Amino acid sequence: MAEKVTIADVARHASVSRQTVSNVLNTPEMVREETRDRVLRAVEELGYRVNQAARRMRTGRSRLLAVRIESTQDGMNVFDRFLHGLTESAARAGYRVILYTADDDRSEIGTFDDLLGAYEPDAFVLTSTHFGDVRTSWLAEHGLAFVTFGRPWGTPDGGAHPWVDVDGAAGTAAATRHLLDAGHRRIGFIGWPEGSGVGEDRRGGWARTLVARGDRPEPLERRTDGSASGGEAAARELIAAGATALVCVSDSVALGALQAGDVPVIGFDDTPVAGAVGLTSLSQPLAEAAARCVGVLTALLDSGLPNSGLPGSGASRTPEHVLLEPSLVIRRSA
Amino acid sequence: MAEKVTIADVARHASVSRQTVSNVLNTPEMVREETRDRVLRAVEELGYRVNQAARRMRTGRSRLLAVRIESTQDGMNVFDRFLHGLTESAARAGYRVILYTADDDRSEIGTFDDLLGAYEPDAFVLTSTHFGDVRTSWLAEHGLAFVTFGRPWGTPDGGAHPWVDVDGAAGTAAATRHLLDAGHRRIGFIGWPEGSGVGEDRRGGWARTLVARGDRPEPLERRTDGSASGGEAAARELIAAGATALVCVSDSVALGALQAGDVPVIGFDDTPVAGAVGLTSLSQPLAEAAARCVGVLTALLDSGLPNSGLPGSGASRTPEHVLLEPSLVIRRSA
DNA sequence: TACTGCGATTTGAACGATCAAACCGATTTA
DNA sequence: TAAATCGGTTTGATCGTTCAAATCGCAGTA
Repeated sequence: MAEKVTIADVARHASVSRQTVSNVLNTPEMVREETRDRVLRAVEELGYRVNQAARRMRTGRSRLLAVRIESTQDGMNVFDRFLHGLTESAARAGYRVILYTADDDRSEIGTFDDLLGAYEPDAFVLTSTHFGDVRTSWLAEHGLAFVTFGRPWGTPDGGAHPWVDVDGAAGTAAATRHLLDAGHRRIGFIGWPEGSGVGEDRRGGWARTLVARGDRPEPLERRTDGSASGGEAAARELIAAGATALVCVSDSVALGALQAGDVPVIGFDDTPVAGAVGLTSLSQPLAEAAARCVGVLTALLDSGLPNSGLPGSGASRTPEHVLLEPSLVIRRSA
Repeated sequence: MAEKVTIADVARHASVSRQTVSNVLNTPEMVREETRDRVLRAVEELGYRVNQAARRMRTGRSRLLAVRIESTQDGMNVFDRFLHGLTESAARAGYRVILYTADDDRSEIGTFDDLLGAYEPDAFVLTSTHFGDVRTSWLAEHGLAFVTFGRPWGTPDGGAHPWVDVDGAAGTAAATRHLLDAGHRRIGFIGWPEGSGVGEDRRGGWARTLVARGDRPEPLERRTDGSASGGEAAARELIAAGATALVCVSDSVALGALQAGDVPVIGFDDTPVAGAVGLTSLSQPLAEAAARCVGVLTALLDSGLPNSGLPGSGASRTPEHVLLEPSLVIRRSA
């Protein structure tokens, strides 16, 4: 049956007042130990669970994190694993993830507003940050808590807001070194069109590793639309230009490059395909990234809320920035 | 700033009472047109949005749909696209999707309980239904609204609960016919281990199409663990056994089969990889499936709630069952 | 003895919405 | 003319929790 256990039931069962039960749950240190135990036992026995709607009404905190679910553009992506990790970490911290969709930045901002009116999520997790991202400034202006998975590309201040990201450059640098160690001297890179922060980051790791050896990287670089067929065409060109091994900006492109000939290829993201076809690839620590996002947010929320408007408390601390290293998963392809 | 517009603000602004505003929003037909317009204008001007927490406290309805996010086992899967569709359809119907994770059925049932206590989702959407699924009976016993994406495999009653699914047999039958039309006479099938409802369903469409022509399918069938390498091995065997074309239970397996030789291959699920490598595959109408799930649930919720305990109303109607057809996406591989 | 201080606990009010019942003015019915 | 009906609207109570203030018992101090 639909047992509906309220705080009053627990209070009665433990012979204390409602408020004492509330205190046990929210500020246990201010309740005498003996009382606390009695209340906790009652909570246990009755199977009490706090009603978030009622709590939220009083406190304005919903214990919800809002995340946009992306529309899996064309490629194989990585978002679902991040989302899974986020859901898990959030649950551990007593939060739940609520989803929304949006076609573009403007409509996403509209959705912020809707969500805030109806469900009052405590914070937002943004992904796919990009040049000229207006979402972060909107959230900041409204004093809302949020973290981005992805650096704030293109903003000179290096990000006035907290973010978590994976160091793409470190990844491609590791991949390039791996190929150098195997004896390759002419290592090509297949990238995305200019203007993508992630793309330039990944390109950078490859380039700087070659430059550090005194090589000029440019001749062995090609940009593609990110498709497998684009990757295959680019790989043919690079092989013709003398490349003996290839680092790719994504698994999608790498998958195409594999068709182009018998040179070692390294992809990025370690998507399921990579495992299936034996593609060496860079694996993002997505579960950890998600956990760090949750960590950043809970820290932010547990200290002075950003939207409390108070100038003091945690508001003035510099926002946290977390950069994680991807790891090279070595398979047959390189 | 954090404008907080309540129903009382709207009421004042429109010179009516709180309840009239509430009526305009919930039962507009009982408000005089002139008043209704005035209230709607006030809602618009003030940017009012109903506070779900307050509404839920009074009504017990949260306008949340709970969905478990799966842990992307090994393979490339299809869940993320379903989830995206679900979020979109739900939003259109005034609902939001809240996520949870679970390691197995038992812990999932525990999570049902937690969620119901804390967030009171109006309904659950279950995926990955399987033989002996205890989750559906738990939900049914507790009088909760839910729909499964996937048939209730193995229950003789054909499902006492509503479900939405994609007709896998119809898909593989279409694939098989496509190969027959191309002139193939010895068409193999690479499947999953016995005991999977989805796997047997997909196998069935291939088998019955051959049987209808008077052929014996068994000699050209192999079961695998679902991996690409398993698919490759099975494909080699089948080709050696005389198969000139292959229908596969998944894209993962099909990807392996492609490596085995130069015979036509058809996969299932039309994952991003299929597009990348030119694999002909069966595409599930996931957005529509998601929309139908939402449709089934809203119908259920808008009629007599199942958990209202009332024997009358919509409870006695037979639950809705929706079976959708996948479509064959023809690419280079077949 | 009376006052102050303090930790632990209780009480009343409030969050924002909806339900149920009351109310009101105009019309119909007896 | 009084009563009943009816559409439209308003009023009071309530959902379950937490905040703020009040209360209580007890020890320390003047």
